[in-house]
Amino acid sequence: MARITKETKAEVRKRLLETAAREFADHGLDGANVDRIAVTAGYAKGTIYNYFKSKLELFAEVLAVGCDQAVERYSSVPHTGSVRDCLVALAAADVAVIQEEERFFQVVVREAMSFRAETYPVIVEQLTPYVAIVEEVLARGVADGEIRTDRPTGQLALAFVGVLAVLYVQHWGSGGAWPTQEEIPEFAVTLFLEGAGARPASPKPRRRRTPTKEKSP
Amino acid sequence: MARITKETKAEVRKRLLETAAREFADHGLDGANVDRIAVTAGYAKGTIYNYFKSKLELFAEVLAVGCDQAVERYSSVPHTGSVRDCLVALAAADVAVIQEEERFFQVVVREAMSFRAETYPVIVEQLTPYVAIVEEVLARGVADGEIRTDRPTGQLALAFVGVLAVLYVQHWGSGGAWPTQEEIPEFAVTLFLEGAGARPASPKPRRRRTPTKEKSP
Amino acid sequence: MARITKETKAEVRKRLLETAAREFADHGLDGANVDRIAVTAGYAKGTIYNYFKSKLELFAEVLAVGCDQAVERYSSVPHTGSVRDCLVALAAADVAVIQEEERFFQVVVREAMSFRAETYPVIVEQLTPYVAIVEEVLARGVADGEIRTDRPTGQLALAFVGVLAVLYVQHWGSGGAWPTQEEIPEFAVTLFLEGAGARPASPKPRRRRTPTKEKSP
Amino acid sequence: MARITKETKAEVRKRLLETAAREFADHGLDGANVDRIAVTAGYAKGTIYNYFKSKLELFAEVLAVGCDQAVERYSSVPHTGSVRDCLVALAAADVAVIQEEERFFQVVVREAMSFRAETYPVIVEQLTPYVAIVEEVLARGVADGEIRTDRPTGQLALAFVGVLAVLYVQHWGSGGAWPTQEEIPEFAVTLFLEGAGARPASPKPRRRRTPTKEKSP
DNA sequence: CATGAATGAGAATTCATTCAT
DNA sequence: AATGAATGAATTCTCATTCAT
Repeated sequence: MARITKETKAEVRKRLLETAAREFADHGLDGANVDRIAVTAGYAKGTIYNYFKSKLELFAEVLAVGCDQAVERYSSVPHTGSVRDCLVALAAADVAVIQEEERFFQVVVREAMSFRAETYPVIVEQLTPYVAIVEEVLARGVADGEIRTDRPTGQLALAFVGVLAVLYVQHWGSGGAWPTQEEIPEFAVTLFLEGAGARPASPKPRRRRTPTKEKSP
Repeated sequence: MARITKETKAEVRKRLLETAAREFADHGLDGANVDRIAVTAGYAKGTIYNYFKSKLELFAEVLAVGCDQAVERYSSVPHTGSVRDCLVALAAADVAVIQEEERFFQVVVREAMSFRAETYPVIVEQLTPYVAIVEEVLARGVADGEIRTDRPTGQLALAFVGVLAVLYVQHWGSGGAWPTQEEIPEFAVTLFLEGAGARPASPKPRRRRTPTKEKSP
Repeated sequence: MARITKETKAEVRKRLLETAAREFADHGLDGANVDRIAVTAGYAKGTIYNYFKSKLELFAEVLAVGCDQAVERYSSVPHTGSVRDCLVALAAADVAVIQEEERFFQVVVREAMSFRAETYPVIVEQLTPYVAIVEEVLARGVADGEIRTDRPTGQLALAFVGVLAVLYVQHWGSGGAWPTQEEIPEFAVTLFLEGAGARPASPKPRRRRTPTKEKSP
Repeated sequence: MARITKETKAEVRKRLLETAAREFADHGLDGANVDRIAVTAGYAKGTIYNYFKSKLELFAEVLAVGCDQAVERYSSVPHTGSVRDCLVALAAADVAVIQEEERFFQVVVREAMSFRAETYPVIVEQLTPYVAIVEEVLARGVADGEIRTDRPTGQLALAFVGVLAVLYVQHWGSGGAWPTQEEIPEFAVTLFLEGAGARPASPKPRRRRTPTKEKSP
């Protein structure tokens, strides 16, 4: 078995990571069963330890892979157009990524909330790039007068990610009933930008105004 | 003898619940140790099983108690004044409750995100009263023209609770740095009602309009 | 099962210790199997952990029990008569103790030689009482002129214990052929006191001087 | 090609044995890790199994090599002079050998004491040459009247080796404090030849009598 | 020969739960 | 009701050994 190496090994690793992602998604970090991962992936118990030092490291790797994919997607989102459009595009990219590995991201969110010394820093580290991209967009929005200026963009970026997360949670928690995955980007951005308050009299209360128009108050 | 026994029994139960709350808070649902709970409460391991059928039931009971307290607080919040004021008051009550048993509520949030067949329904059931109260307030807001009408109040209520949750998570995750507990109610309501978007030109864009004024569009 | 306690528990503990002694004797510290100990003793795997925190602690307890017995025997040896007689008596007590739990003491010797940070101190601590008793006897011998004075009694005591150990090892290693257990005390003392050298011409160079005689120089 | 391969093979073997010696010395037979040996030696795990059938066989080979070296040293010790001088020389050679591979010999001693069916015979076999040389010297001593005749030289030879071993053990166990390596040969021989007893009045009780002198009883 | 991935039998330990007293 | 000893399933991780390449 020795000399095929490299490609094969990478494949096995990938398969283990995928299986692990599913296992973590289904059972959480603690509940995941290392043996089950190996066997499900079609290998023997011990094999997993040829690839990952421990369950926690495996989890971290799974997380890293997921986040890398997400960042890639995020980065390919066009940063032009109005802030609203950008945010919707980012949220849509987010939804697309998460849709692919829904259960896995449930675990990410869940573990993020555990605030455990072992996992929290890992997760935060992996999430940083997202927030940075969002913040960038918001900063542009501030310059354009589309974003309120009485709060630091860093806080607002976190808030946006948080709103997205909340909607996912409600999506998951409702068994997908509401909000549906398709609704999430629009609703998140609307909620984030406009809030739930009734708009004071204005011609087109919600929805898309062209960027140019917006610029001139 | 009967009555004394009855009272004693209630007391033991209460003590067990309190100790269990702390244990769950410190170690999570899975990590909690039944033996430790019993011993810390001053009883033997077996005693717990005279009061609760299983660890999960114990958790559910603990949760129920916590939620009852919260509902009580919520209910005592005056429902008069502007919707904004009501929401701030509710959020403040929330903060107050959570502050008392912060660690425990972290666990609740975490477990809520697990979406486990065993725990999720339990938690949702316990949270329902909150959401109902929020929805009630929002419904009044709709009637008063303070709340947007293009979304069902049920959804908005969930969104509000979600925004609150997000801010808690960020509060916990940042080690209390931002937002601080004091900031949470105001910030949550502002974000919820107004969003992050720059307000289109309007006389008093944010804050505090009297209900009467708002009624006339 | 609860209230019988005390006596029963002590009995169970004793049974576990005995079984463990045999297991350690048969397989050494590393080779010993905790499960096997429990099952052999007639209990389930987990039971052992109700009595001992870990395998190592179990080992230490077994050792302690063995050493206590030995010290008891030692202490009951009469400290009167010539040093030679005392040493023979001590060695004979030693043989008697070790005979009872031969295999276990083999393990003690073996583990002592591992010089492992976890085990060595434990063993040394348990062996100290023996050496102290031997040293006491030798100190008396020095006073009586029976023991050479150019070496500290502490060193000589260790040497005596060592010689005994060597003879055991040879006894065990030879499958009991030589020296036999009966021979060990005499041979050890002879070797220890006189060495292997031919005695320089002297009336009755070795053996058996009456204490009274010796006292008068 | 054949010859080169042959030499190479011998070299690889040697390297593996050396690395293994260190590993066994550091971790004992059970604790030694085959993988670590291979990798440290610069080979892959499987390679070891091209040279040795099993970990145990590897251990036996390592042991054999160590003993061969020792025997070589022993054999080069001059067998002339008084028995005492010879023994001191042998013991010194022993110390020198052991000093080089201290940890390894600790393992030999330790495993010798395990009396395991798999290892004990191997070790005894390897030690035989030493004992034979010692016995030879003692036999000469008997002829010269330097050694007591009431014990078979075989037993005395074993006793001598044993005394040496004991002193090593005490040396190791004391962290080198006492006896120091330099002291061991003299002390071992003194203890072995004279014992701990006070010498009955005699001109030069211990130390260094010229061989000629001794010959005349 | 060398390689090193795969294997899978163990091993120690934890802990919720049961139940006799 | 309280107890706490007994249970045994479950889990993570180790590592000697095999064998296809």
